[in-house]
Amino acid sequence: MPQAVRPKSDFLAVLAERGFLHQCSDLAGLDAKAKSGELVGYIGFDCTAPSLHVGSLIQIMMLRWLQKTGCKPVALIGGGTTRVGDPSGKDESRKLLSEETIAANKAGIQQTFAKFLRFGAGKTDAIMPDNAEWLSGLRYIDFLREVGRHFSVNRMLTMDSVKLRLDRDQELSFLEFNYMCLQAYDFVELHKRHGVVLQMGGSDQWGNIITGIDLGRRRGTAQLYGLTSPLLATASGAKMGKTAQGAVWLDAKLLSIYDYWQYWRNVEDADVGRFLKLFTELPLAEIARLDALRDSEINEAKKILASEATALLHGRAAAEQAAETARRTFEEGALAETLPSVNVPRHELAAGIGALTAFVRAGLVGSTGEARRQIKGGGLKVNDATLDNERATLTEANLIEGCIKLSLGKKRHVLLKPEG
RNA sequence: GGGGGAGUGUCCCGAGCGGCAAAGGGGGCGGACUGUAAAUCCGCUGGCUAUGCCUUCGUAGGUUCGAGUCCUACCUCCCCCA
Repeated sequence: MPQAVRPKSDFLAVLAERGFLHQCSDLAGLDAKAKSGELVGYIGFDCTAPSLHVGSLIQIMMLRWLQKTGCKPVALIGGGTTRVGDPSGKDESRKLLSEETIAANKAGIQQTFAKFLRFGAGKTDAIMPDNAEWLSGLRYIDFLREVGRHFSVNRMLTMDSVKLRLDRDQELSFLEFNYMCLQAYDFVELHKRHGVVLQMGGSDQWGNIITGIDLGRRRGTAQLYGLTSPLLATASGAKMGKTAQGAVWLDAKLLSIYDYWQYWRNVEDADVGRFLKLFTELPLAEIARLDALRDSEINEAKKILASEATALLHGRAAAEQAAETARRTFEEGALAETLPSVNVPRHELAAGIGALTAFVRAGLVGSTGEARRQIKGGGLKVNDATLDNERATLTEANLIEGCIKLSLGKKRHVLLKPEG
């Protein structure tokens, strides 16, 4: 992106040097606004899942920096827009979610924001409105006359979110077609209610954001600004946030803190520097030093990345415990009692549990069939000994220090602990 | 409204003379090599109380010893004409 001079405001300076900036509707104008200390910016999050995942982390970090540089962040919960579904960047329509699901998802997502932002009533305290507040009560004809007349269908058809679907002959329902109108309306409404003048988002949100700025101009509100972050992919091109086990959730109930730490520990070499800048708050000089490490030395940088990123989400103590668990497990080959664990009733263990069943229970494999296959491939271990007999039974005799260590491959470990 | 085409292994794409648990990719998982990396090579990639049983090819029926494959109706989508 064009960037002749270094931004004068702390906010944009940080975003620029840490790699958050992709596009901006008016960099100079926004810079002046941020410099004045009156900047209120928002990012919208739909409640399509019970928790946010790593893919949203870059957005959350932008809000965090906004607050840290003296501005006011608004985390908009899309309780209303989730009922419509954003077609941006998606090949197919999403399944419609029920009201109950949306409400439950919303509750889960709200908890995550509390870890990154300071909420309250102060000038730079974060707030978390829900667009259902103003979208649910909209009346169709009124909305069309007051807002709809400002939208040009000609223009909407040229938006990537719409155009890509049409070009590929993929269905785009009228419901989804309206999404950008609602998002645009959100922007203007947030300006009215909370003085928001900036909307941020991933690069796939550019069209929706611009539409909002446009609507603001046509309706005579103050100048609005848009800013997007680059679409994040790993160095080898995969989308961030998905692994075979599923998404990398930010909620510890869905992904253990240890597994979260491991996710960052296992990033590709080529991503380390970029991720340190985006997902930690270490000084840039320190990051430059870490990024310069090569070969096996870069593992030190990965550990720091893992601990710093985990600390931001789950706290310093939990991050250090995850680091220690990993150190004992990988570097000493010792049994770390703090590995993720699954409980089994003591009487079941006394009677003997089939090894296949045990691995399924531990969640390491999806079925006994898969367990059998992994055994053939030498992928399962019990207490670090490769399991070669699918009829093996686990009993209390297998307990070491009160638990049984089950492993899939070299990296995934779960402790089976007797209870009761 | 008329004509033509398509829906395949619940991750995706895609072959499939009536004997099919169904070719081939991609992705993913495991093994080897490494540094808990990348690249490369190899194996696996429906379920189960497992030398057998059960469930899968848009839905519901039918023909057949046997149907993803043939017939009928229906659903969904795409293209052309009006």
